[in-house]
Amino acid sequence: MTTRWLTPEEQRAWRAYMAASRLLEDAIDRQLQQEGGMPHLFYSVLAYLSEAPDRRLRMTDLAERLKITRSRLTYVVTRLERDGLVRRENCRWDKRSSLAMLTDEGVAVLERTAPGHVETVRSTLFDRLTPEQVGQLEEICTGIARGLQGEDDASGAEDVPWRRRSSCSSSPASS
Amino acid sequence: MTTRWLTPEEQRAWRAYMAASRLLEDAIDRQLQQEGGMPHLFYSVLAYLSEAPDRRLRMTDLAERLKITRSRLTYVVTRLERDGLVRRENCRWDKRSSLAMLTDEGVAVLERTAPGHVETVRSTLFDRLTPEQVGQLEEICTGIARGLQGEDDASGAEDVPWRRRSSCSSSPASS
DNA sequence: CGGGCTTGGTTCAAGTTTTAAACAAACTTA
DNA sequence: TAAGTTTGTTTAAAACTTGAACCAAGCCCG
Repeated sequence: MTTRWLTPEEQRAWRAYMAASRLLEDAIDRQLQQEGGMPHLFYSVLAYLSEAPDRRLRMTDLAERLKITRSRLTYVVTRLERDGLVRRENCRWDKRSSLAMLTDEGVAVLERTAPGHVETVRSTLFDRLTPEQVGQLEEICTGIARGLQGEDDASGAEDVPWRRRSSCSSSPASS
Repeated sequence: MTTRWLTPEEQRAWRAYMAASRLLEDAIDRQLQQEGGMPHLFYSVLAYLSEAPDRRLRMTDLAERLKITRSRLTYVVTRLERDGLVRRENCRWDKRSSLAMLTDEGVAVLERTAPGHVETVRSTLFDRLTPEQVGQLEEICTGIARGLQGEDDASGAEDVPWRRRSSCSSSPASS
């Protein structure tokens, strides 16, 4: 089959996207590194944990939310643990699992860092978007994400008789 | 001043964006790595060079387009040069500058790799977007990029008496 | 029950990137 | 020409990422 090249509009959108995403990630990383001493990914871990019931999450669940491999997460959590922002705990129900838990110090760091981070996200992103655009962005991105998520198990999803094992956390976290 | 936290809509959009951008970049990197033996950034260098007049570009100009530091670019180009896909040349007009030039082999690799790459961009991104959404995405991203670009020199731009030195390339490349 | 498969998580080693600071050479400009 | 800029590279140290290999625990089923 002959290649379906990008149309000029798509080409422009793609270029714009690449530029924006790189610049955005750079800006956010720089800010977080300066004021929080950590890269964006680390911050995200703290943020997700802070929202979880009991401030703890299974490694696998956390990795899934962050869209990173478990191996990568192990590295990150080890580093955060070294700094005392996170602690590992064993799961009582499933002895294979380990839970990452946000420590008090982690909470403190997060609370100290969050305002600056949010301000950056605001000034670089949302301050330049109309409310409609915010909606558009969400819709576009959820579509993309859904497409890329399912891909893995979408093909044979029907064969699988179960939905999802219950996590160790007391209640299911959204998103 | 008290922090302007994200609204629920913004929160959702931001989360969706982070997920989508990570998944997208992963998918593209994986494809390019498998079928082209190089990461996305390397491919981008080849792509930009291929569009440039005479298939060559000043390092600084290239770095600017890619939104990366010159240092980073030096690394990338060195690697590409080692593989014979790119060659460095001296600029006749400005002896400080060096030009990165796409070799014939680079062209060949690009032509061999491009279809698969484009197909991936299509299937992961554009196939899931309506034409309106493509336009929306472009608009959103150019806005973000412009905001983050200008930031550097925007503050004191009026003080600067010059606009931009002419590049060594014979004609100005778009974007 | 007891293999055999799956899942959760870590370890390990090897590479790859990235960063930042320091330089030298080439321009510019006053 | 001297001071200041811009270009591009070098360098060394960190930081990160990957993938394969592993182990332990849980699950499934005859």
